[in-house]
Parts: sequence; C-alpha cells; structure tokens
Amino acid sequence: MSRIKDVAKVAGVSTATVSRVLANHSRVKEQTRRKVMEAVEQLNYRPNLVARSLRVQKSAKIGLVVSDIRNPFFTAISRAVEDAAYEGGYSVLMCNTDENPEKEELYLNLLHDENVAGIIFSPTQKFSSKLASLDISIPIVIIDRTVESKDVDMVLLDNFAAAHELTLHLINNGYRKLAGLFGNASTTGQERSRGFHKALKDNVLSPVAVHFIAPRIQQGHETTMALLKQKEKPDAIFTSNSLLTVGAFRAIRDGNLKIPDDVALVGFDETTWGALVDPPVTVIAQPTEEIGRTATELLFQRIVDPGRLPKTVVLKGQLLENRSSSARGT
Amino acid sequence: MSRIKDVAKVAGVSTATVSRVLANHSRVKEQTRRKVMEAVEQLNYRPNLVARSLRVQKSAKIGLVVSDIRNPFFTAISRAVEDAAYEGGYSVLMCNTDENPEKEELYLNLLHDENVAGIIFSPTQKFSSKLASLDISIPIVIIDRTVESKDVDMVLLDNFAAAHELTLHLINNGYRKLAGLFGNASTTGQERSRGFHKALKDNVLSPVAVHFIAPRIQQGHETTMALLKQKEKPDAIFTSNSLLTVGAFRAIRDGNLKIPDDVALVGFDETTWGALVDPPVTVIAQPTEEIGRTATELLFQRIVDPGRLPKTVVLKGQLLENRSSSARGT
DNA sequence: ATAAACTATGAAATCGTTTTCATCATTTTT
DNA sequence: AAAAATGATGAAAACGATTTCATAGTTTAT
Repeated sequence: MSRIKDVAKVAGVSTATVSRVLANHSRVKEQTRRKVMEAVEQLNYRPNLVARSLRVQKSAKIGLVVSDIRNPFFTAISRAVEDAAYEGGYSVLMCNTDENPEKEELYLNLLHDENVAGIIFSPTQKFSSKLASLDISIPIVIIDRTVESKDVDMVLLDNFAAAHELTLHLINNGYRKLAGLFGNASTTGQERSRGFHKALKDNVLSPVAVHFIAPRIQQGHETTMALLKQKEKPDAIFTSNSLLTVGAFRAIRDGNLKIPDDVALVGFDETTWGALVDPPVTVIAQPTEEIGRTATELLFQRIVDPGRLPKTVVLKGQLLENRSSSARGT
Repeated sequence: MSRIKDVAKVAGVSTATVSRVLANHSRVKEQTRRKVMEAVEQLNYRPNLVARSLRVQKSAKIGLVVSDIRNPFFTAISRAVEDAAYEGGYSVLMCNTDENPEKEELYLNLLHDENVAGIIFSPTQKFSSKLASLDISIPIVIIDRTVESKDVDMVLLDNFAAAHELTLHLINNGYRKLAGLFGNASTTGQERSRGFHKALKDNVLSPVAVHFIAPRIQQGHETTMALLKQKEKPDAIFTSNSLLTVGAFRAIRDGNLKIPDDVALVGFDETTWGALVDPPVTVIAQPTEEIGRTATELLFQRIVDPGRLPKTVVLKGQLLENRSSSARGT
C-alpha cells in the first residue's frame, strides 16, 4: 500500500503539495498537478481514511442505528438511507440494537468515537429520555419514534392520525369489539394506542382488550391466542407493528378462525407477505423510502449547518384497505 | 471530550502509563492503576478509536458486504453476523451493493481503507473473478456464493444437492413439466440450475423452460406471467431465490390459477410470508443463523491466524415440504 | 530599477493514540 | 554490601494524512 509520502517522492514534490492537488482546494501549478496525478495513478494511491479522519476530526460516514433489522420497516428504511447517503458521497455504518438500551448506548458511543458525521437513530422508549443527557455533540436525526427533548431533528409518522384512521375504518366497517396489540418498546406504540382509544371514544365504544407487549412475532402469537380464548372475544384485532401482525395472523389461523368473518385484522407497514396472504391484510403503509431519504437529507443539512433550528417532519401513512377487514356481513 | 493527555495530567502520570492501564497488557503498580482509573472515571474518558486505529493499523470492526438488504436471506445473515460479532467485541459495518460490481469495489476499498479487521462478503458473479486481482490483503470470508480462486474461506450451501432434492421432490410428487427460474447475478443460481437439470436428467425428463433473470420480485412476476401464457404450460415452477418466488406466486395468483392443482411452486429460503400464504410454499430452508455465525467465526480465526489454510464450509439445506407442491391428484 | 503584492511550494506541527527504548527504583542473588 | 536482575515509569517516535506558516520565486505597481 502506498502512502502520500511515496507519491510525493515519485512526483518530486512535498506531501503538502500532493494533499493540495488531491483536495483540490488551493491553487497548484498545472505542471505539478499533472506530475502528482501521474504518480497517484502509477502507485494506485488511495488516501488512508483513518489518518485523514484523525486529522480533520470528521469522516464521510454516517451511522444508522435501528432497533430491529428483521423488521421489514427498518430494512426498507436502511435501503433508502443507504441509497441517499451513497449519492451524497457518504457510506453507512449500520448497527442493530435489538431494542436493547445497553446496545444503544454502546453503538452511539462507538459511532461517535468513529468520528461519524452524523447519526440516524430510532431509539427505544427507555433511551429517549437519556438522549439529552448523553454528551455527544454530533448531528442526530431521530426516526420513527419521538424523544422528549424537542431540540433535535425528527422524521416521524403521524401515528396518532394513522391509528385513528385505521380504527375508524374498523368501526365504520361494523366492528365493535376491538382489541389492541401495541409494541412496548417504542413511543410509536404509545401514540398509536392513543389514536386507537380516541377513535373508540369518539364512537362511544371501549376496547375489549389492550396489551402492550414486546414487538416480536412470538409475543403477538401468544397474546392473540389468549385473546381468542377469553370470554368476550374481540371481533377485530388492531396490531401496531408488522411483527405483531404476523403473530396475530398465525394465531387466528391456528385457532381455525376465519378472517374477517370471525375476527378482523389490521396493522401497520406494507410487507411482502401482507399482500400475499389470504385474505390480504389491511394496513397503514408507511412511506419508508421518503422517511429514509428525508432523514438523510435532514442529517446532511445539519452537518453543513449545525446551528440551524431543529425540524420535525411528520409524514402521513396511507390506508391500504384489504379483505382482512372488509365490512361486516358482506 | 477528554483526551488521554488530560487523564494523564489529572492522574499525575504519563500518557504511556494511562495507555498501559487501559490496555491491561503490561504491569502497572496497583496504586497508579487506581489513580488512573479514578481520573478516567472523573473525566468520563473514552479512547479515540480513530487514533488507536491509525496507530495499531487495525480496528475492532468487521465489514459485511451483502448484495441485497431487502432479501430476507441476507437480513437473517446480517442479524447472525451482528450477534456473533458483538459477542466477540466487534462491531459491524454493513454495506449494500445492490448486485452492482462498482459498488462492490467501492465498498471493499472503503472497508479496507477503514482498517476493518476483516470482511464477510457475498460477491456478484461478475466480481468473483476480480477478487483475486484485488490487492487487499485483509481477511475475507465469502458467503453464499463461490469464487473462482479457491484460496479463501467460504461458507456455502450445498446448492447442487439442495436443488437436486427440491427437484426430485417435485418429480416424486408427480410433476413432469418443470420450469426453472434462476437468479443471474450469482453463482448460486448457476449451481442450483445444475442440481435442477441433473434431477430431471436422472428421470429422463427435460425442463419446459429455464430462465436466468435478475433476482427481483418484478422479474419473477413478469417471467412467470409469460410462462403461464406459453403453449406448453409448466405444471411446476422451481425458483432459485425468495424474491423470484414472491414474483411467481403473485403471477400465478394474478392468472387465477390454483397452486398446486394448476401449477406447483417451490423455492428457497424460509420466509415469514412463505409459511403464511395459502398454500404455504415448499422451500429449501437455509441455516442462516449458522451461516452467519460460521462466517464470523471463520473470520475471527483468520484474523488471529492469517496463515491458516483456507477452509470451505458447506452446509445442508433443509426441505420443508408444504402444500404448494403436494402430490398430484391428492 | 526598486518596492510591493502575489503565487507556488515545502518544513513542520498537528490530530490522539500505542509502543519502543531508556532510566531510575526496587528487589534478588552472590 | 555489591552486583545483578527485575519492575515501574516517562520521553519521544510512530501511524498517515492536512494545514499553518514561512519563504523563494514571479508578477505588478511605482
């Protein structure tokens, strides 16, 4: 591996000049520029990014900290962030925290210590309060979940409105005994439950059951199984996250019940499977591509101008009506 | 942010001593150790990883270069690699190449320049020949796909055997007019097609159609649509990748055909949706957790001992029989 | 023709660690 | 008690880039 020193020697100039040619900042005589470029070619020189990062105290990397890589929502986000970052000349360091606050702290510190230019982060609820106290002074954009301190960029779904709309859809289609399954790891679950409750209250209804559980297929399955065995069975199940939806779907099928005749099912996130199963599942689709892109752009803006006032972008979900919640008695 | 210099000053020792205390290598008097640790606590000091990496010319990061993050297979692998790396004290820098050889080269160089300790990589077919010529002298473990130069660690599925078994399963269940859809980006598609052909030949059959296409839902859909319109319709479709399986599944449904009565469908990889749809899809499940773990372990071994002879670990897929390919006339 | 202004370049400092080498203090051996 | 061995520590070099500052060489202004 060749170093800048080697290039300088071959070109017959100082390392400072080589650096200047490559950085393209200050003026260099055309003749020397050519000499240097030739030497660079010849030696196939690439600058050492670690050394550069140490010197300039920054890098062309951004960190992406997601809470569950197996959740298709985050996969889709990752993809969008990756693309947007690549276009901006940045590469992405991706970390999976598994909804574990310890891992969150570890990875945030790690990324900070790696001199990343900024971080896109979906924090657990536990962590959100801690964020302010963390003394990392690098650009951060929060996605998917709110944090308490408002002075940070965020890209969120209007979860309340989305959940409200989804619940209303169920009510309008004739369902009256609704049960809600919400993730307990994020603020998202909280907000969606508020929309759920509001819609019910507006219609003078109360939920048959409400559970805050770990956002895992397994938990969704178990909880739904229990729900379907209880005395007052729900006629519709509202799930706040696609992993819970999978669990619920399986449980309903395992109980030999028909969707939506025996029990309707709705959820969040447009997934491959949600459209392929029978019946296809009604969901609120999140604009993942837009969330990822917006977050990356917001991050870039803040990197360029750390002083700019924090912005919160709230995006709308889109109701995709499907047969899993078609009107009662149809 | 405090530096090692600050810690040294507070503790009243030299930076060398601080470094020694933290590295835990050489001996330090218990009393000084305590002084240093107190200073570290007090200042909340964390070593600058970039500086360390520059000095020791390595880091506790590994690179994971996958070809499509939206493919659940790679998501599952990522998860396993992440976990295994975390346990080993490493963090993972994850890159998505989108089956694009340019991005592959870019990311491989980037990771190299970032001083990663090693790379886990699933190369495109185009790239595999180039790998040997690339002058990056860091530990690499290839996953999922073979490369031409044999002197590198690999973790692979026995694709030939898996495809053979899957094809035989179709034949044994009474299907005779098989069509094959294979990914054209990887060696995996090639090998699976060989297993497919071999099983047919063993039974004195020939395929109705064979297509090598981009491993995308869209392509799988289009190709299957065309297949179902041609004169000699297949009675079973073999897909070599879960994205193609999705596409085929949709196309069959769009054509109002019944699986498996009108046409059977089999594929690779255990996915959420594959088990939930009706009928559930027969697949060869890959041991993703094991692939990811093994790759990480192999990489760790090579990092420790760069001289050890390259190893290729070949894992077996598991046939999960399902109704999408149940015996004809049953 | 001389002074002033500007250009192009190199030497050296710097980023924050780790590690070698030398040194001094302490313990062990004779 | 002197010599030898061992232990603990600090000063300084090293990793490989960027950038400040100084300077020699040119051009422009007087």
